[in-house]
Amino acid sequence: MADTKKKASAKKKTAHLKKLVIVESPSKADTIKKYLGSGYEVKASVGHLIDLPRSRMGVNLETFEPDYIVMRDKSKVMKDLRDAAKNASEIILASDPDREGEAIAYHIRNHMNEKVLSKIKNRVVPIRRIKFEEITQPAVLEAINHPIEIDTRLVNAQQSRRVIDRLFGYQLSPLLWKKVKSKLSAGRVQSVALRIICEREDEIDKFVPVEYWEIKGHFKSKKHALIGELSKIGGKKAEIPNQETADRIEKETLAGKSSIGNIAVRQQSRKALPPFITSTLQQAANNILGYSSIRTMMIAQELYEGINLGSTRTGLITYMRTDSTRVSPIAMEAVRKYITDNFDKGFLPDTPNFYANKKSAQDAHEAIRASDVALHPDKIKSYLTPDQYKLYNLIWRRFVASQMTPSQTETYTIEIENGDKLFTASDSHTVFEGYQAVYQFSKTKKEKMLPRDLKKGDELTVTKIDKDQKFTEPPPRYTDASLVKTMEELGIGRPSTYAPTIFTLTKRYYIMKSGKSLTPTELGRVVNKLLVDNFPDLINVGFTAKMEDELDEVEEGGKEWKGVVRHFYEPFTHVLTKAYEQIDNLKGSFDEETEFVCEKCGKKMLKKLGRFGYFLACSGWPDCRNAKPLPLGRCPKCETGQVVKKKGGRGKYFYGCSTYPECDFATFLEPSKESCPNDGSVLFNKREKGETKLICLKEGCGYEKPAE
DNA sequence: CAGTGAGCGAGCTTCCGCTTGACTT
Repeated sequence: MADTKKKASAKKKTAHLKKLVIVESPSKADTIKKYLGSGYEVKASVGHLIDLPRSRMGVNLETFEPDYIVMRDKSKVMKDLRDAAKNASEIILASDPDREGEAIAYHIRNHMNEKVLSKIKNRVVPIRRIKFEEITQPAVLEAINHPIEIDTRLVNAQQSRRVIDRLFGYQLSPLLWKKVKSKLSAGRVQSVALRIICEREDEIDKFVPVEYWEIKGHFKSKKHALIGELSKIGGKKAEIPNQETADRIEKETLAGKSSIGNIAVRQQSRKALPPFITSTLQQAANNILGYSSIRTMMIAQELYEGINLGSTRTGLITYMRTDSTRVSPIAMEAVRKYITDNFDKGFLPDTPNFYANKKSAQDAHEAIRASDVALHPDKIKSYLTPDQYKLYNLIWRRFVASQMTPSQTETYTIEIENGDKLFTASDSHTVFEGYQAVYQFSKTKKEKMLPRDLKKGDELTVTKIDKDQKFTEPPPRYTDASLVKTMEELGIGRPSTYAPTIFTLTKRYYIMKSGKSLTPTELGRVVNKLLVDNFPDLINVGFTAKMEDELDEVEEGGKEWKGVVRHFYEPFTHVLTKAYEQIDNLKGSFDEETEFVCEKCGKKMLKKLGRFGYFLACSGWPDCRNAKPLPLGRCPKCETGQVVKKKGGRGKYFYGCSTYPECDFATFLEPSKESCPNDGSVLFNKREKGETKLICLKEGCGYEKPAE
């Protein structure tokens, strides 16, 4: 009796207190606040709050015990959360339902227990953990009603991952400082990405073009003319290595008898593509819109956080960092209704399309899709910037298309026989658009239809043979799109790190972007060689896979997490010690010779990497200390000067003439590698309405061309 | 929209993964 009274009075006391819900993202906090009503306070942790310190190792090298601190730029957020916790009746940890989210919950719980709850004496403040996969009111309420425990096994897997990355990153990087150059970096993800790019460059360097010829025959029947491509000789794929062979084939074909061979009609069905995840969004935006990974993610963030549509701010897409193609049942119903209302019957499949995730997917968030399928891109175009419109258009269309039926194309192929040679002519056309009615970005060129009334055995005459000399091409360099695709397939990196990793490689001057292509610099190749030669087991596409396997054992079998760290760390330390002893000092070995000559001593100038980027220095150093900025191309204003990069006020860079003050040319536009065909001055990149152009800045020239 | 103007060769630098904001000129 007395007990219940006590409980009742305690309840009364805390009745005015709110329950504190903590999520990761501020936008998510806003949304959930609406679902939960006035009894709840919803706040965001804005990602991790507690981590290893940046300025030192922060890991005991014998025990692997981590030394966690509140991250420097998060102390304010943490204080805010502590203040809210002091006045909360309950704390509900609602970070994302994945490995990192579990660690965030764990760290907040420990911090709150220690700093806040242990000091509240008159009442008990429970800390609960909830998880939900989709941000809808029923899902959130369901989760609130069924709190669970923090999963220590997930937390421990995260700790393994974190400590392994710290040990490797913070021990490999100093090796590079000592042997190559200060401020360089190495790590489990970035160094493998660099290796991938460097190996492609090696392939390109080694590539020897091989000559081959393509042959086309022009044929005529009584009523028709058609062109066939030589595809087979003597039943085998036609391979024409040189002109002599091509000439001989031409002669034989012209002399021989031609007739229609087999005619085939082939139906091809193409299934819709899955809705976007982070990696595929970055790929499509890079390939179709030409956006870099970083640009894509910035625009997606704007769409996610919300756009002012007249009166209210509306989030237009779901969360943009995800590895899952999952679509919430409510959204599924909405998109199927949209297709029903706007398309003929055949465009909606009987049952929803489901797409498999990768095994490694953490599945914490839905696919990237339009939040409200009724918001057609063209309906809200006027509220969006051109970039926002284009990206939203892509996401909306991909989402709708992902729930539509396959497209059907028909290919009509006519074979033409001439002796032992077989020529092939074909056309293809869409029989049923299916999902391509909504999602079709590759430009389909109109193909000429072949005649349909030819029959096998019909005689033809050859009127002409086209011979084209060709050469095999080296494999293409990686782009943001293909690198992200490769990384995702290999399980290297996460949705939140694809774009930053590419940026890190660029920031370290390991790679450069020319157009869309990622090219390693000399520095990048030197660093890569050092790492790959000495740490082949670590700088390896299989390393992350092996690590993930062991993390799975921590998550599922409760394997001891520090043991996993030890397993990877012990062999590493041996190799590292050896590396310090054996590797020669490579400083300066990545300097590139140039054609520029030192005006002071006549020696060649070297392109060197300094604190402010590349500069030219005399190869006679230290006898000749001549140094100057790297010339980037002919000045568009004067005859003698070169454009050089300069640092202006507030850390902003600009480009000016090397002869300043004689010539006062200056601009903020980035110079390109190309020069103007009219006057030889360097062309500059200019962004206009989302398109990048190369323009000549010479007065009165006006030359411009689209940038590739 | 306009706007600028060392000398790098010394004494900290760095990882991966979550998430956005930004003290003053």
